[in-house]
Amino acid sequence: MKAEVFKVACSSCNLRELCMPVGFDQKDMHKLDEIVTVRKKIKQGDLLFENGEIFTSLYAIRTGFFKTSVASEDGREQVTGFQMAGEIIGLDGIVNDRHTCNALALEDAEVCVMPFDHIEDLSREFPVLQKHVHKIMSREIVREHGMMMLLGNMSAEERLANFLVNLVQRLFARGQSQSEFILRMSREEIGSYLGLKLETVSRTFSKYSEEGIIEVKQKHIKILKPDSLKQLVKLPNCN
Amino acid sequence: MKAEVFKVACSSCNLRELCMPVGFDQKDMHKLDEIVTVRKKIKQGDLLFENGEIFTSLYAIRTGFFKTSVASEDGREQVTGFQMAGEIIGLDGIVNDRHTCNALALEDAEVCVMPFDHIEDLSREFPVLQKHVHKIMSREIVREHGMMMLLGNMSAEERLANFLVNLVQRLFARGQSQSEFILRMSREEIGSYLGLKLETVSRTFSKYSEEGIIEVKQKHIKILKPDSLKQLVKLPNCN
DNA sequence: CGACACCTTGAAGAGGTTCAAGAAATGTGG
DNA sequence: CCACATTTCTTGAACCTCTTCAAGGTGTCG
Repeated sequence: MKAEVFKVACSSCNLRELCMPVGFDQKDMHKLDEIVTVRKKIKQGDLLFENGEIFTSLYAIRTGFFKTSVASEDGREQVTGFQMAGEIIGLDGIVNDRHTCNALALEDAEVCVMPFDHIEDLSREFPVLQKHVHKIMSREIVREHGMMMLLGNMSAEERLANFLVNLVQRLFARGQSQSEFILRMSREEIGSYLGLKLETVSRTFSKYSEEGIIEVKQKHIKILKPDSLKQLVKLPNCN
Repeated sequence: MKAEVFKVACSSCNLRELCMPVGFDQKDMHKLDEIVTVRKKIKQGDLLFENGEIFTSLYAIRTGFFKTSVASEDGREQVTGFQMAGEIIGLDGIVNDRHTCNALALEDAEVCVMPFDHIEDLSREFPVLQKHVHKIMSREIVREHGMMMLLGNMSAEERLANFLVNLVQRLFARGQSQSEFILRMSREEIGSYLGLKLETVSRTFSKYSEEGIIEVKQKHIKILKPDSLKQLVKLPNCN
């Protein structure tokens, strides 16, 4: 639960293109730095924020991997997303000034803390930042539309294919391999995200494996036939 | 597809509290009126906007009832929401300057057209409006989290109960009965929204009816035991 | 009034879940 | 660093919920 704290600059961050707007000129760049007050380290298994907690800030992930989830009254968990470097979390908290989901670090992580009051002040000053904030929120809405399609209409095989293709695309955009990666989450967490039980996730992995589409060694996944996977993905823009 | 056009003022609209921020003083109120350029009438069965269309505006529903939906590559439809008076649609278009879903009028409707450039300009001038826009988007994100929970974890009975309770709550907030209402959508559309087939929706209605929980006469629903329904609803804030 | 869309209901079937057991990996403490 | 406990993963078999297919009924609208 403890979190160490740092001071750093966006203007020199190599993730800037992922989480910040482009189109800032050099002189405004320092202003951008004001968005991030501090950085915060989160240990694997710790919560960045949780349901019910007062909302103050959005968080830009610098390193590490998170899952966000909501819980029903009777304790069922629904994973609402997996987030990695350059992605923004905390948007759920804006509407009621309290977070409505939990954000848990699946590996040791570091985030940039961006007080939302501050974001709002700066967005009024810089239209390009304002636009960026709007786009981030809209992107999340569109992503969730895709998830509704997946959960409402897709078979287990399609769901898992979609999950893998999406994951590998995002990792690839961050400079990692297009064919090999390590799953940061358990079968159960994948299942919760996809509306499946962990056994079904496991069986579907095995099926893909038998068909030579992927190679599965626990959490290590290698994609052997990317086209076969993509053929199963019938979602629109579920990024 | 044709749409008639009107000019009107937000400041005198009785739906203002639903779709616009409170906290504007009298003098700024005319500024608020500038948000809505025109009104537009949509006939039942017509599209307000559709997937791929250039995004220019958000729409505040004045009268009528809409469904929004996305389609997969192979033509499956997923209803992403049903919207009524005072609710805002079009947020999906912000991220890529194109709409990614279809918005279809389930009954004759009238909407206020709010060019988004305009909203952005005015939000920079009026923090209360800026905050409002952020909250609307965040609310939609939170609603969709609830839908993911519903689609990923709930039984058919729980899904339909949730749907009915949610619908009646929103209608009640708009001055309608707490126990009786008319469904504006077909069984198939309800099913698409809830990730069920129309037969399952119909059967579940029949089951509730046999148990004396509701009375079903085609699209006319009367809730007889609201507590029994609410007992089935285990979602957090799925408004 | 007739055509058409929508809804209901039954029966059979499929996909995913549940329950259970064992295997593999991971973590812990001596 | 190894032994043991624990967690995670895999796989099988039975089961269950929802779907599919089919037929008939009901309501609606030109």
